[in-house]
Parts: sequence; structure tokens; C-alpha cells
Amino acid sequence: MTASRVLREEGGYSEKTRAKVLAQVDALGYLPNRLATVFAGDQSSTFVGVSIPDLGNEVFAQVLEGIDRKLGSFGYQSVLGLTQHTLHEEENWIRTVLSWQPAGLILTGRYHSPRATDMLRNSGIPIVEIWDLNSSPLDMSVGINHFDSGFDMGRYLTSLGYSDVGYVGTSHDTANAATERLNGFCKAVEGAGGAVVKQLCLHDTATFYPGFYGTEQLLAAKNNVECIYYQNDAMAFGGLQYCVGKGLNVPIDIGIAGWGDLPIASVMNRRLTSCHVSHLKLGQRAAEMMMARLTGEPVNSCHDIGFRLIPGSTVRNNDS
Amino acid sequence: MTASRVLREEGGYSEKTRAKVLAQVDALGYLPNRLATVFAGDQSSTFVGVSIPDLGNEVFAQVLEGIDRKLGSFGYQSVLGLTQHTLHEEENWIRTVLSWQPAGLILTGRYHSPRATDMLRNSGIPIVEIWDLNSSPLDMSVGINHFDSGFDMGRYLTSLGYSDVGYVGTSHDTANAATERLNGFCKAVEGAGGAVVKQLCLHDTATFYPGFYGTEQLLAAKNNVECIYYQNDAMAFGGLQYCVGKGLNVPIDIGIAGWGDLPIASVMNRRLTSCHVSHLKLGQRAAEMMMARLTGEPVNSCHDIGFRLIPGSTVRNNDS
DNA sequence: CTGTTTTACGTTACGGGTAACTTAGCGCTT
DNA sequence: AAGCGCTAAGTTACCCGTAACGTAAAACAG
Repeated sequence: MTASRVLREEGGYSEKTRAKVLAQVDALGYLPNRLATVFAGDQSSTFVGVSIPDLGNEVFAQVLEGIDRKLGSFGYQSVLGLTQHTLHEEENWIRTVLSWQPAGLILTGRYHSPRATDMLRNSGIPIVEIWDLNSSPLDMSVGINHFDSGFDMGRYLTSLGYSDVGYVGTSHDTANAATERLNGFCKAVEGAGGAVVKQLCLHDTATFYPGFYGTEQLLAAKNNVECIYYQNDAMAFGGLQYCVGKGLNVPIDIGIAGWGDLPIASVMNRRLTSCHVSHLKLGQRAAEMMMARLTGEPVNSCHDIGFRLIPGSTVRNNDS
Repeated sequence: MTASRVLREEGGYSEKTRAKVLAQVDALGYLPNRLATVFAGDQSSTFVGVSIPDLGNEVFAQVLEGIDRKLGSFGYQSVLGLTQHTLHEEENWIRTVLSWQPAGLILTGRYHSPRATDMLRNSGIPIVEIWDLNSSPLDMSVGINHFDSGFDMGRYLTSLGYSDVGYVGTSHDTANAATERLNGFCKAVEGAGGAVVKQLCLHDTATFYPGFYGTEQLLAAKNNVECIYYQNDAMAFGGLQYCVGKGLNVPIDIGIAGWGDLPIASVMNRRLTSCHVSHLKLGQRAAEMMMARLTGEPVNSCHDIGFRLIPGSTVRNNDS
């Protein structure tokens, strides 16, 4: 007991005793078992469960980096879960991670399985849903409105005179942020009298190569497409390479637009038309909201991190 | 007690009782507290601490993805620690994570602070050191020999006739894998009678922009450099853009070589000269070794994952 | 020097799950 | 009907850190 007091610097011990305790700690290489403290219910753990779809997508890696750095600065640790964009994986992960009595959870996406939702509600711990902004979150939400983001791109492209446009992305079992961008995009394009031809690559990840062959398939099916909107920048780069390889002049013959504004976009001599979101900041903000709730500070339950359309030079410009 | 037996499917209960227990579990939304089990020492936790320098570097994100997916398939979770390439951060993180009684640890790098090494030795849990292969690991090691990787690139470049070469990287307080690549590279180049001019960007991360301005500084100081080796591909892309922007013809006027073979390299119409390592596989292998040790299977303590030099087209080729 | 307060340290109990042991209850045998 | 074996279920103790409480000794006041 005295040792416990010394280690927690709680007071109530003499300097002599303190020295003796610390000497023994050093001699034995003693490390306190934090499990016991949390288990006894004296305090909550310093775990925060963080579910992320995958890390192959650079944007999620940035989000995670933002989360873990910020949590770390408060002495908290991330318990990672790569849920591969499936609600089933997420549910299993939630069940497991809740059994470890985490201080809170940060989840990517607003859609959860019914059972997962039950568990989350019953858990009584702070929960931050990130990525797509959720006006009625389980607890807290931070992200952007993906529908609006897609809508803005659709409006931008139609304002440049594009009318027959294509979309290349991957297919998903459940609705997600990319689906919402597509919905917003279609609404804007169709509202302006245009039409969107969709090409969804089945059973594939939203990376460079599917962007390449998805473009090939799209153009084979419909060769009057003037401009293509991609699920993300990686796919857009793939499409760009396909078009350039086929001798098409971008943006004269065909326009290319992505989403996410990857840092590597600056490698290119011309800027990819895209949509910028500060992914690192999104992660940091999620962790800050979590910490605010844990320390009892007031927090707004919704935080729109905002996005910025990058006009770029892979679509026509207004004067052309 | 009976409920505990039912939930663990241990036997020793009637079907009727089982049904009653499960009904109550469902009604109450009961989730077992795994902390109690681990705390009581009946079994080890399913946490594995994973320290990674940062996730901004795509290669580490891939390693982590490999680790977490594989651990997840065994029902284990990663507790993340972003140690920012500093031994001090790593030591603090190790202390914290050990107090959570993890099943094992996966650490990036072979260098640890003396106190960290003590704690690791005393912990008695499996430890996998990844990234640079360590012939005398604390416990297990998986990675590549970075010295050899740098050496091979040096030999390759000198075999193409390059003699005045440059290196652009970041500076580090402590030796790390990049330092070893540089050492190997210098040894090969100097062994072949050439010389290496180094440009280390201080206090910066090994990303695109430092590659850009590091190249500018290097060429300003020494303009007869025929070829530049970069700490990684991101920096090499930055250098490439600087050179192209200055009107230099790559590879006629200057050669560019990176390390890591980023997937995005295929965006370019010509392949970056680099060194390929299967980062995902490295992570998976680390997790497999961890699991093998935890389940008592025999494991070799060292595993060389290997690398492959990518000749690419950003350096002269042999016939030129 | 007595009575009161303060300081330093010790003791007990608790948290939730489970190993190890005990008890109750049932069916079967002879 | 007594005895045995088996199954189902209950009881006790433990893991380790700490809140709450207890106690002895020192410090202080009057």
C-alpha cells in the first residue's frame, strides 16, 4: 500500500520510505499492472479503439496518424482494427475491443450493424464517428459531407461545359462515403441536364490499377465520355495513365478528376483536379473530441472539417 | 460460475441451463470483461504492441497493414505506438504498453534505449524486431539487410559508369536503417573509386518536399553530380520534379534512384530506379512469427525477407 | 504532562472471471 | 433400499492495485 502511494506520488509517506520503495522498484524492474487498476474500476483505461477500413489507402493512414499522435500526447493508446469496409468485421471487432474496457472508440463511417449499434449504445463510453459527417451521431461525429463534395465536383464539371461524364469506382456491399459522393455527383450532373455513366470495379480495392482498367472498360462501353470522375486520386492516376498511354490528350480529349488530393499529386507537372480534405487534422480533431469528452469538457457533437475543391489542370478550364 | 462455463463452452451444464444463461446474456447485453481473465493470470491477453515510426511514410503503413490483418485473423489486436523515430518516445511507449500485459511486442528497428532493452528482456514476452534484420535479436527479427541494399545500389550505379554521385536524405539523432543503406552505398561507390556527396535535410521528414529542396541544395553546392541516390522514393520523386523543372534531362543529364518502390511509382510513364521490398509481407511475417511463438510452434529467430533492385529508367542503362 | 491533531504506515475489502474443490441430485446396480 | 458413479451446480480463493478505514507514533497546543 505504501509502495502504491509512493508510485502514485499521492503523499502520506516519508522521504526515507520513498527512497526505499524506489530502490526496490529499480532493483526488481517492477512495472505496475495497469490491468488491475482498470479492472478494479478505480479509473478508466487509456485505450481508445480505432477502426479504420484499410491502410493501403493513404488518406486513412493519415487519419490514423492524426488520431494516434494526438491520443499519444494525452497518454492514450490506439487499439487498431482494420475492418476492411465490412460491417460484419466491424461488429466482431467492436465486440472484442469493448471486452477490453476501452476509454472510448473512434469508428470510421456512420453505418454499423444493428447489433454493433446496440453494443455501442450500451457501452456508455464516448464514441466518435469519423469520415462522413453524421448529423445524428451515436455520440460525436467529425468529417465532411461527402454528398456535397461529390455535388460540388459535379457542378464544377458541368460549369465547364462537360455533359457526358463517367464515374469509375469500386463496388461496395453497403453504402459508404464514396457512394454518397457518387450520389451527390450524379445529382449535380443530372440536374444540369448531363448524364453519368458508371463503371464499378467489382471485388477490388480503390487503388491505381482498378482505376486503369476501369477506365479501359468504361471507354470501351461508351466512347463519347468527355470527363471521368474517380472514387479517389489513386484510381484517377490509374485512369490518367491509361488515357495518356492511349494517346489521349488530357484535358483536351478527356478530363480527369479524383478525390482526396494525395500528397504525391504534387509529383506531377500538372495538378490533378481533386478535392482536398485535411485528413491529418480530421484524425487530430477526432482524438481531441474524444479527450474533451473524457475530461468532461463540453464538446459539440458534430464537427464539419470542410473540404476544398482543387480545380487542377486535368480538366478543361473556364476559358477553353 | 455456471454462466462462465456456458460462455466458454466448457461443458458441465444442462442444455436447459445453457439456454437460460444465453437468454440472460442476450437480455442484458452482457459482454464479458476480458480484463478480469487476463488479470487473474488465467490466460495472456490478445494485445500485441506494435511500434511504428510514422504512417506518413507509405511503407510503414503497409507494414502495419500486414501486421494487423494477420494478427486480426488470429483474434489478436494491435496496440499502436508511433514513436517518431526516437528512442526516447519508444522507451516511454514500451513502459506504458508493457503495463497492459500484452501478449507480445513488434518493434520497428533494432536500436533501443538501454532501459527499454532491460524492460524488454525482463518482460518475458515474445518480441519481434522488424525492418532491419538483426542477427542477434532480443528474441526474433524479420526484415532486410539495409547495408546490403544500399551497397547493391552503389554497385549498380557504379557499374553503369557513375562516379560522382550524391545522396539526399534526412538526418537522424540515432543510427537507423536509412543510415545503414547510406553506409552500404558509400562503401560500394568508394570501393569502385567514386565519391559520394551527402546532403542531409535537418529536422525534416523523408517526404517529397525535402527531396525537392535537398536536391536544389546539393546541386548548388556540387554541380558535377551525375546521379543522386535518395533515402526513399518519396524524396526521389521530389528530386525528380526539381530536376525536370530545371530543364535537366533524366537520365541523360542526371540519374535518380530511390528506395522502397512505392506503388504510386507506376503512375509515372517511366519506372523509378529503386529497391523493392514486400512491406506487406514483412508485416505479415512478423505477425506470423509472433503467433508461432505464442502457440509454442518452433520459429527461426531471424528471417530475411529479401529485396530486389529495380533497374528502372531514371538512371542510364548499360548500353548508353 | 495531558489531550488533540497530524503524519506515516498497515489492514481489509473489492472488482470479475475462473481453477480447484465441494455438494446436491439423479440414475443405475445389486 | 442402500450404495455407487456420474453430472450439474455451487463455493472458495486468487489475481493486483487502491479506496476506505484503522492504528501507532510523532508533533503540537495548552
